[in-house]
Amino acid sequence: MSKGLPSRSEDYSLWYNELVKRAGLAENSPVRGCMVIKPYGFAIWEKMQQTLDKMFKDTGHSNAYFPLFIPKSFFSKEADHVEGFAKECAVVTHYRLKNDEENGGVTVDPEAKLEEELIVRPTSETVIWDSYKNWIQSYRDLPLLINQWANVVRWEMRTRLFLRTAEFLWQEGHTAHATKDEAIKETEQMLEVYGDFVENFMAVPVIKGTKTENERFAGAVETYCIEAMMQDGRALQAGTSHFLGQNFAKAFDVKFATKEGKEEFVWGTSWGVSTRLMGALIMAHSDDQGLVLPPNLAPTQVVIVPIYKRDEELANISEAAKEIIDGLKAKGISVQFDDRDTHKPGWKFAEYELKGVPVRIAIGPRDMENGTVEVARRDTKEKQTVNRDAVVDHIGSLLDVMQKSIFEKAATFRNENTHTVDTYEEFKEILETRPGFIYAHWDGTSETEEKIKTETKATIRCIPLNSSPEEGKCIYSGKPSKQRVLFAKAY
RNA sequence: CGGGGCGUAGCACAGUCCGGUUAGUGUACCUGGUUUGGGACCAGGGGGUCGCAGGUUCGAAUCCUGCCGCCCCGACCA
Repeated sequence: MSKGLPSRSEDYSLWYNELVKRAGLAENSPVRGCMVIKPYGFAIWEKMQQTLDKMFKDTGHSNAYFPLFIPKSFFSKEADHVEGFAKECAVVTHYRLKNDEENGGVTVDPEAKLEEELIVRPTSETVIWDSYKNWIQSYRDLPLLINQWANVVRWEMRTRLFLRTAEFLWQEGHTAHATKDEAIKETEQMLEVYGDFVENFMAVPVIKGTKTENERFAGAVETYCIEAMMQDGRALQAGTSHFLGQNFAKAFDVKFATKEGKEEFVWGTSWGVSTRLMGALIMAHSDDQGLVLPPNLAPTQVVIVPIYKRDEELANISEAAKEIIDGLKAKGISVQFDDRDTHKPGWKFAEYELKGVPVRIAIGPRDMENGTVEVARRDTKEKQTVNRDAVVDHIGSLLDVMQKSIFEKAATFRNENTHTVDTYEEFKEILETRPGFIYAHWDGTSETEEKIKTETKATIRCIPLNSSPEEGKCIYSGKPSKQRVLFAKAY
């Protein structure tokens, strides 16, 4: 492990790339655009999965699994949907290889061409709605509340670890309802679940809103989203929840008999978060020393490093550590005792900082004499000496304090980098000098949105849900506007 | 697909312009010893088809031609 990470101020994206690799989260794979998620990175993803999965179950959803491959014909049934995804689909055309007589190795067997080509799912609406047609007949079958954990493929031109890869992991919820109102409530509920998760577990503050027509999910009537700010001031979409109306029900002929005996199309939703959240987690909190993980998502919350010269010193320290470990485990805190003699304490300190372990306890001969330990918190790098018999309680509350403090720091940063402007000149000046979120009036047209994007690279991240109506003039066209929208450069 | 850059040890790079001992440095790795409260030190050691294929030459990491791969900037996107 070589020393020193590139600094955020010098080169933010180099800092991100190096951090992901050096902290052991992920690396590039031999397959262009695809990543290898390494054990430590996957452990964090698993914590996210466990937490979200429980939240989905608590709101009445069940997990299921649908195929990786989607018949091409399914895909074309919903016009907007196919248009949105067509340009980035991987397609399976053959089902067999054969020995290559001329060049050696293997080659695609031209005899083994599929009659109907298969799309590698970029999302599963079509294959799932095809099943729903058979699952739903009556109002008694509704609502149908399904989630799946899966991988999907979108053939991206340019990729970055976690933020944009050709294959990524995610969850996709797909629900069907008897009424429009209920489907909208579901869409909004899942947005709330995502907001709750991202703010309270990832410690990243979010803005909730709806997407403009340009940014809407292909096939949705309305797309809700949560937007987070990274430390370079750019926005990252952390989750989306779509109200699908009856679009997919009509495309796949999913009807149900109402109580009154009438036949009606069902109303749908879909919602998802992906391994992209890993990117958000990293970019929201980490510093030039490495990762900063909020305690609620850290695979290891506490690490204990012994400092010793002689073996009997280590034995004494281990005994003291054992007590602390038992106490922490009893509180449900994950703890690791690193008594490897292959690395020096200083090396370990740097290593655990790189990996973002929230709390480090050091115990040395001096502590053994005084009945104390040294407690260091990762987020602020503060160190303090704590009596050994008080350390378990101390850490119990420290983790809570850190979780809140990491969120507060991110929230303060976001607020300081959020601007409200009334002129296009101001708008451009801010984007050039101090990037961040910008609230501005917009005339509601795609043309204006498109022009601003071309001229400044900033896009409308969302139309905020909780902002109050306010009369104003569009910063670009001068036409009347009833509400400010959120602009930013986005990942 | 356009424009730029780069392929030399696990990783990061020097050497290439101007061809010439045995291809080098840092780091990582292995062995031994001394160390251990912020990435230890000393000594010894292993590891290379210099991206691939041709060509020029007495001689190629170095010059020429072709190909492949990767990265960055654009067009496209979660």
